[in-house]
Amino acid sequence: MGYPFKDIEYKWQTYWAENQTYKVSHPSEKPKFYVLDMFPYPSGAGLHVGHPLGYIASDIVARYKRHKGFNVLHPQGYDSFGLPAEQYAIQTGQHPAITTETNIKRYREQLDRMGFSFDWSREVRTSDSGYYRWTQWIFSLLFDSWFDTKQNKARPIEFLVQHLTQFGTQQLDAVCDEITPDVTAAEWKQMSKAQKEKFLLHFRLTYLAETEVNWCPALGTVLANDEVIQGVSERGGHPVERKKMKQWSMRISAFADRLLEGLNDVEWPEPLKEMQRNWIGKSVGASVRFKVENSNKQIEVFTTRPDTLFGVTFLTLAPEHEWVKDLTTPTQKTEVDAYIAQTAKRTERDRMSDVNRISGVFTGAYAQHPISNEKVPIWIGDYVLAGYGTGAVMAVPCGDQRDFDFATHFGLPIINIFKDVDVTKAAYIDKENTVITNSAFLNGLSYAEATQKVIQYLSENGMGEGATTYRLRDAVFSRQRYWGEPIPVYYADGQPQLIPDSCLPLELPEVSNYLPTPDGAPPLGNAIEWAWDTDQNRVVSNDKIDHKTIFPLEKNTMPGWAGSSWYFNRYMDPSNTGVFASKEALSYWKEVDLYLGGSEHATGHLLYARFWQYFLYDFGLVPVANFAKKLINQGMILGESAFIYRVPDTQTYLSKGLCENKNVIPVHVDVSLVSAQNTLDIEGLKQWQPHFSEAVFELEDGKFFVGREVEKMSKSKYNVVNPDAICDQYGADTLRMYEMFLGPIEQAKPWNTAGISGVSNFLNKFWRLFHDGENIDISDDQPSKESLKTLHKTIEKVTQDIDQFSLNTSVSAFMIATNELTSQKCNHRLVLEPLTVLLAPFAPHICEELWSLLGHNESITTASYPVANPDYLQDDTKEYPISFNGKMRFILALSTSLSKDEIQDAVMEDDRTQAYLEGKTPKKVIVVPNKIVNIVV
RNA sequence: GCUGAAGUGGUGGAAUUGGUAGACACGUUGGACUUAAAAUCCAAUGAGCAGUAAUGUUCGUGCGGGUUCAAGUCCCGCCUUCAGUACCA
Repeated sequence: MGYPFKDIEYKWQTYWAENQTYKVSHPSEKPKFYVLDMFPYPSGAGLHVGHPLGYIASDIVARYKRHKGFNVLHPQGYDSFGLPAEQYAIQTGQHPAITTETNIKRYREQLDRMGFSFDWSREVRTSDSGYYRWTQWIFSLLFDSWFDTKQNKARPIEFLVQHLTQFGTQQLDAVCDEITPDVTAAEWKQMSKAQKEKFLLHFRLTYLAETEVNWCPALGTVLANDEVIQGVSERGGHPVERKKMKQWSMRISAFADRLLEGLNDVEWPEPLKEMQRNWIGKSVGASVRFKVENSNKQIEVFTTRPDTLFGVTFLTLAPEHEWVKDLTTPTQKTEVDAYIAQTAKRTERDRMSDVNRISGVFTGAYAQHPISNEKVPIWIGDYVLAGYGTGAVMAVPCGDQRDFDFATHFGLPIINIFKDVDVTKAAYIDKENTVITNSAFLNGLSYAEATQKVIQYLSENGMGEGATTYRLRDAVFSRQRYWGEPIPVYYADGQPQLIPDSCLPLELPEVSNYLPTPDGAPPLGNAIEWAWDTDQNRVVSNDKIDHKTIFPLEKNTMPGWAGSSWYFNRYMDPSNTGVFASKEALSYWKEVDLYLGGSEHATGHLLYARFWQYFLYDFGLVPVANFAKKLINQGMILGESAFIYRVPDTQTYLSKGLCENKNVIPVHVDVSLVSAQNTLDIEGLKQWQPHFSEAVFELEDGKFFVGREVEKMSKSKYNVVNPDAICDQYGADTLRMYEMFLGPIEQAKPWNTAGISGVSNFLNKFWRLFHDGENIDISDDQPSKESLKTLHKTIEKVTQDIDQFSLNTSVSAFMIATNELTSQKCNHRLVLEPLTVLLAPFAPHICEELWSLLGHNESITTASYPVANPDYLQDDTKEYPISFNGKMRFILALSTSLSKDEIQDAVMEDDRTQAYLEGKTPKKVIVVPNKIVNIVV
């Protein structure tokens, strides 16, 4: 019989809840430690064994740090706005808040069963109005801010207004939209209020603008770039198309450089940093202007290779480029119109799927080369993207493969400007190791020299300048959804106005229907009360709108990432109604010390959260610029699906070994019907799905073997393992330790329930160390030296492992210790008591129970962490100075089981020693038990 | 294509960062206990060869080279898998 984990777990979970064992407060004399998990979206499916992996790891660290004397903040909450609850509402009419509440309840039950030490008094939910009031407040602050490029920080909009009043846009260092007209101070002052508002939108950090967005018709909403994966929506995999729409955006691009630089200041995984770097996509080069012939227009292009300027043979504009219509000559009009119509029809996905197809059309217009003044034809091609750079490129066929392909396809000239390089078959892309030729004053220069000289020439002549662009786009912030934070804005004279801070939260209204309105407005258009009364400062009925004091409210809601971009600050002071978190709380807890979550958030949540934190930091609202010092990406736990193989057109299924060279159809079966030996419970299968009762099963040696394959855990693959079932059968402590034992935390790995017996055995053995049969049996005598050595070795190893986040090997260390102590028949308090504290972070329930059996009245949480005594930690490798043929030599011994004399004898007896002694002088001899491994000469 | 990570027994994975490769666990095989099963405990378990045996010996960390007394670990060149990204000028 194993130890009574069911009773123990119930007993201690109740105790922790009743005593609020894990409630934490500040300020405190103790140093602080903040361990955070990325909070979950409470989905209807509940948790599977993959979800708690990160929570278990962070819980171990949290408990470990408590024993180490830290004041540990370890909270949990829910990212509870989201699509599934809304879709469920559309289907059933049930309010998303109800669905969400039900799901959260179930999540909480599942989490509680695993013995997490969360401080639940600090729970946050993004869909609570008490929470999202502050999300709205941050939105308002962003709206009232602009980005000063001179100070490289966000500042209140008043300062911008001041500057405009005094100087207009002269000497204004601000991040703004590309198409922002210059104004003088006089012009600014003459503007009407609405005109001023419209003008300021070009600068606000959250702004309303007509932009190209990712429109997903199937979901009926726009999506941010990170929500589109390879041309389809992240959720649901629906096609996405480009569309111009008036939408709220966040000017994250203003922070591009700081987001890039800031990566150097945090301990985040290198792959994740690299992903963010790529996503930000900084490229340095030059901006070059080409005069259009017979026009006063100048086409601006961005290039990373200004050194190749003399290789330009044409310009290419994106089909969406704003000047395409104006530039096209009458003779080319039909062709151009047809081409634009054709490209507009193609979705992102189409455009991506045949990247090799070359298409384009000549506009009939020409530009002038900025230096040589030669005629350069202007083309349109869909390989140029409207959203990147200026939407126009200078084509250098000899130096860029796409330009080369385009030129070859349309028979455009190719000028070679690289000395001694063949560009007849392909472009030459290497920047280094080449000399520019055929390029007037650049002849004979290298890439670096030529680049510098061209930029100098261009800026002196007003034809261009050095420039940097980023791939990072501003983030679209509007969603045409119901279940999200309302944007706290109403419209007067068509211009957005903020709801006053004192009136927040702007609560989500009730609607009769969660679908868009018949005329295409977002679901909030169905609300009866959705107008703002500026007199009474409250929401009133729509039919009262008079555009004098009562105005329409914004109908879009915020995206999923809004609430998750600052929640880590809210945990510090979750119930504050006056501020999002008090100064005291923020200055005590500062930032997250350890953040755990999946790498799938690299270009979404983690980038947006860094952006908001920088923004809040600029306003002095948070004390640190980087919200998380260290981050660990836990790997996904995969399911191991089981297959049986059907012979086509029959009801016959073959055991795995019989399928070779046969045409069979694999069929998923429930993994719970499969034994550790991969044999199938056929009776169980017939009960599971009745149609199998008719089936014939061909066995091997009287057994039916299934095939296995590692896939993502999913209901449809019948490979989901529920943590509740594991807790029922083996207990929470076993589950916790097994998840850690499975492998390195960062690595993706398949779940295999079969292996869990090893951990289960270990905990039973550990329990038995304290017991003689049924009864507790602990000796207060002095333990043997051997047992003390086992103890201190284990303390050393486990402590090191937790610090390095190698939790799988620390589980092994516990197993080794338990095996050793069992064979030593050690039941000594002086060994077992510290070992219990050591194990408590991993297996809290059993350790609490043993701790109380050892006679303690307080929770083990209050026990301090044991320290390894170096006296018991002998170094396995030692260097002995040994006299060797009259000279001192160092002997590296990898085992301490031999004495110095024994080693010397062994060295002298070794054949190789004799060989080396002839004329050579050994420096070091490497010895392992009873054996000389090597002699260093 | 580009960027990043990783390839170790039948399986999950260890290896003090250049020092006894395969810890620990699963699985498998044999044994003890039991009327029997379960549970538990003990032993063996990388592959090959020799030996009744203790043991000895050869080969072994994706492939091919190299550095070193010593390489899973370092260097050069490949192959494969996974992840991110993709006409980014």
